Amino acid sequence: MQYDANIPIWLQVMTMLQTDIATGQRPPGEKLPSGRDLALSCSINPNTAARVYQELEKTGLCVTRRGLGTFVTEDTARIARLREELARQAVAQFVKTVKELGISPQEALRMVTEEENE
Amino acid sequence: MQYDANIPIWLQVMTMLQTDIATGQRPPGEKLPSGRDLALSCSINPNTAARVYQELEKTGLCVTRRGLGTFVTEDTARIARLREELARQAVAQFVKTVKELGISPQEALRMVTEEENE
DNA sequence: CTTAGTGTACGATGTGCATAGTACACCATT
DNA sequence: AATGGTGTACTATGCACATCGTACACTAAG
Repeated sequence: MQYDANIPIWLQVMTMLQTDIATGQRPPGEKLPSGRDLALSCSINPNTAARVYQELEKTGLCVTRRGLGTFVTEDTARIARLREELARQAVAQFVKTVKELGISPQEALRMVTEEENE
Repeated sequence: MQYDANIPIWLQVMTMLQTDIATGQRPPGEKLPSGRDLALSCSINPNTAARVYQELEKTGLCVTRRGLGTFVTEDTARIARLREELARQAVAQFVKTVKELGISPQEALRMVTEEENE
């Protein structure tokens, strides 16, 4: 695991977990790695790992129980909302860039189809 | 102009100029704003503005002449390469996210088409 | 030559990120 | 009660970002 030096590590790890939760790879209620374990597996400092869980809890994606650990929220509606949000963001960002670059919709779709078939 | 607190300002301003250069909104050879002017118009510090031009020069997108100013490169091939690069990045990022979220290609294209027609 | 505008180069300060280390509080298991 | 795993809190350090302020070097135009 290597990190983009221009983005805070806690954000990059948080995004990873977010995706896992949105896709169901980490199902509702599942126990997440302890802060210390996450730190080890991601090669980051325990304090940074703690930050990740704090931020995830702020957005309602996980619940932390002192002495027990951190768990994926059981609020499936919240997770569904996250998934839609991520999809919308991806689409919006893509369309914005394509428009800025003056690429025609047809050309953009062709490029996407090409990339998907690799 | 407001900035994402999680990304260095110089990078955000640099990306803006990059896009302008790639799209031809700032044509080859055109004089860019002086460091002090850029700082004013972007509400940033002159030192940060200088950093923007230094990074742009590193990537060969502009040329700086002491006492004269900073200019968009006249290397049109370099600019064309940049444009392709940005497009490829956008496509790759979009496809990656869509795949991660388990969205079908058909659905993804539908969302893009919808977004484009707004 | 003088002036104004330009890029360049410092030092100093405040903030946030990331790290290291330590200590404490809570919970389940034994 | 004792232990191990957990989250939490705090101090300290080093670094990059971003700001402010100042000074200097170069160029073009008057």
